[in-house]
Amino acid sequence: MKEGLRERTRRAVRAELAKVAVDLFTRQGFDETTVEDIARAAGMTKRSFFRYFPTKEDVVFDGIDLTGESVVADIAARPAGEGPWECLHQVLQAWQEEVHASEQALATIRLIEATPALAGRLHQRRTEWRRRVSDALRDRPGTDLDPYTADLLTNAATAVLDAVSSQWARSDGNADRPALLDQGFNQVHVDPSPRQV
Amino acid sequence: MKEGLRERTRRAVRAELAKVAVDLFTRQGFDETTVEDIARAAGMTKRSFFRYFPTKEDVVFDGIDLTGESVVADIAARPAGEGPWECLHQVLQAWQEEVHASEQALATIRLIEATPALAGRLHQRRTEWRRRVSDALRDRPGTDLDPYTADLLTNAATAVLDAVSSQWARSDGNADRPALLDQGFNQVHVDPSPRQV
DNA sequence: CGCGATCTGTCACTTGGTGACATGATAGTC
DNA sequence: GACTATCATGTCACCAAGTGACAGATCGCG
Repeated sequence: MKEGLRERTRRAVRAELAKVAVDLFTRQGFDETTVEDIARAAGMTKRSFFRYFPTKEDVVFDGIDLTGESVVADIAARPAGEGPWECLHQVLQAWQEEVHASEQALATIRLIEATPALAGRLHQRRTEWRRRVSDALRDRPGTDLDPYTADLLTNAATAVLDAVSSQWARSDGNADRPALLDQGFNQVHVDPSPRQV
Repeated sequence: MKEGLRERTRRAVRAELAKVAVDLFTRQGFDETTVEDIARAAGMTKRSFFRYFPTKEDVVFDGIDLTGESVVADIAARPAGEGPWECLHQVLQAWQEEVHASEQALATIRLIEATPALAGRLHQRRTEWRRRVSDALRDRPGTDLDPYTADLLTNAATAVLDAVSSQWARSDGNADRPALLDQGFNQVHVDPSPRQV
């Protein structure tokens, strides 16, 4: 066995906990649900819950790849000649499609966007995520970006992402997210080399 | 009397509380400082502290205009022919200069950027702020922006702001923030009208 | 001066989160 | 199949952030 049985069960418990938690949150709200509620619904103690997740917020982010493991890898795998902005466009389009394919992930996204506390946590996670994406951009062969420009690119990309989410929320979830993302990436441009001021 | 004495003293107490709090936070850290520490240092009870600020985080944002009162007003006051992106550029440049003029405000900014919990709160505040800025952009005479494009503009502007902060932190506070902001606004472009995809 | 609104302290309580300890289950070894 | 070290869990005690309720002090204002 490549991975021990212990790790597998641990992962299963985490997933179960996440599922139960998102379910309770969407039904009765984030603040109205106590950690003990979640724990008992999953058949354990409050103390045990915190052995799987450091905070009440973190349980929500279990299913979604926000640490950017896959995103960073995808960036490195893009063709060398491609400009950094187009690279981000393609990678994030793929990421968004992947996330929205799962009904579970979709519900999670909805929950996060509707709960200020979770939106804050998402931002915190994205801060680390952005640093890694920024580094990944700079590590691409053939490109020579200074740190500031790399940050501009990465931050602008999340700016588009946020605008898409807002518009999507405005349309009560009926908007075409991929199309919005394309439009956003076409309306925003980032010079890959610094300009004179 | 335009404003009652009561409101004035209340404001003074708030300011005093904010000052004491930022001082303690910078000296011994945010998490290591309890609300009771702040309250006692200001000569009151923990309970009374919460009658002035809803949370421990909020006390930090007292001095800084993040609700965008002045920013929104400044946007409305810009010349009518000016493009929305240039408008944001000028207004935020002015805002940044104003904030960084005060030593107290500068210390606060530094504290926020160094404390994840406060950075999260800043983001939450900015979410409301962005909506108001977005609306202000659309209300400008002579411009006809759809909500999505207005969001793109606003989010892109905060993207620049964040990149400036990161670069500034990287340089240990020695970087020239106004110059960085100009450079950022020159490197990033936002089409004020949707493009075909 | 006196009335009513506001501010304050005190007490009790809920909830998120942590440390310490004991106990029970289990994986791998002989 | 028994043994042991490891890991998960429950229990208990604790701290800190908030919140509601009540009582008394204070103070603006007519």
